[in-house]
Amino acid sequence: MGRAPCCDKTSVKRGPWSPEEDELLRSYVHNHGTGGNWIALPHKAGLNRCGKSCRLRWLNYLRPDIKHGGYTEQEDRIICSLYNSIGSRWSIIASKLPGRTDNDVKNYWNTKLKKKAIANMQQQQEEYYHHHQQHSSGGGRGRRGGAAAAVTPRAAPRSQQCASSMQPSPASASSAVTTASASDACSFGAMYPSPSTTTLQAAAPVLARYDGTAPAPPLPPPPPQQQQQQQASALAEFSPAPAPATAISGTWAAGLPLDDMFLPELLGDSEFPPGGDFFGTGFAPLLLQDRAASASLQELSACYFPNAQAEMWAAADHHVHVKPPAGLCHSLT
DNA sequence: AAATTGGACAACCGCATTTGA
DNA sequence: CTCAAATGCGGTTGTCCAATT
Repeated sequence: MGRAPCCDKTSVKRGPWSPEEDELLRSYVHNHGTGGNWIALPHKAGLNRCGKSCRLRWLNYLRPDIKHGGYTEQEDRIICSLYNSIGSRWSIIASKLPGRTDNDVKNYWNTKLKKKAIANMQQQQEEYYHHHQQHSSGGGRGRRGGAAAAVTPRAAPRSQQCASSMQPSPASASSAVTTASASDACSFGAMYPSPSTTTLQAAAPVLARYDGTAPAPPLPPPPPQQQQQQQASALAEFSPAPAPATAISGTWAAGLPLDDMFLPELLGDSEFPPGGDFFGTGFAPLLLQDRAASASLQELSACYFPNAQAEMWAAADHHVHVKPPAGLCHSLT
């Protein structure tokens, strides 16, 4: 038994809205507000529409502060970067773009930006191949050499397998909010092999602090030396820059503000290549680091960062009318 | 000129979550 | 605490229109 429909679909009008209906809804909301009850609104406003339809029409089209089209380069970068970080959480992404709606951003991504980003990734791959060919001729260099051999042009880099950065973060897959779609060609599990157990074990304590699933202070007891070394190795490979020694003690992971990780590129910081690498520090450095473990850590970071990001956004951004994404933030806590 | 194709976007659908009685 | 209703969200579909064949 499915749940009862919100309205009698046979008795309400469906399909495109007429200008008259728009005006009725607009004037009603202008005079009375939504009243917090979309189900009752159509009747009061004299509209023969489903309440959900009215809500959608208002939120996506009639609201006075809506912008349509004309996405800027900066907005493109924000969308790509956020999609890379949190996946298809369109409402969250849209909340970072004043005047944009989740539906608008979603449509824009699906019709334009995704292709643009894929093309960008393919260009990066070519650069990667070029770079790899230049360096692989110099002979093996231990583990690096071995990892590089595994990433041959025939065995395409992960980025190509799903235009990597187009890959919604697994947070969406693990989130209780998300309904995984079988048609999602970029399903994380399908596209990426799971991180190795060793990598998971080594990185878990650090990443857990990002996620908030483990308390930051007080710091956990120092791990055994071997585990410390594994964490150091993992973090060093995860971070584009060599991780400072303090990272291993916990201050790096627990104390690093989100802004340091993410907002600079969100805000178009000069570090972020304008119009170039869509994904800032997220992928380009990794493409040039043929280390298998870094890819695993990247997967993990993609899985864990979103929670930290979402919570920090919710806490920091008082202008956004978006509640902390409960499923995202709490499903792992 | 007609048919086809593909892009863009509005709207719908179904499910998860939240809310309140 | 429970349950039904309301709301929010993301995926998908439908429709319009311009470009191409």
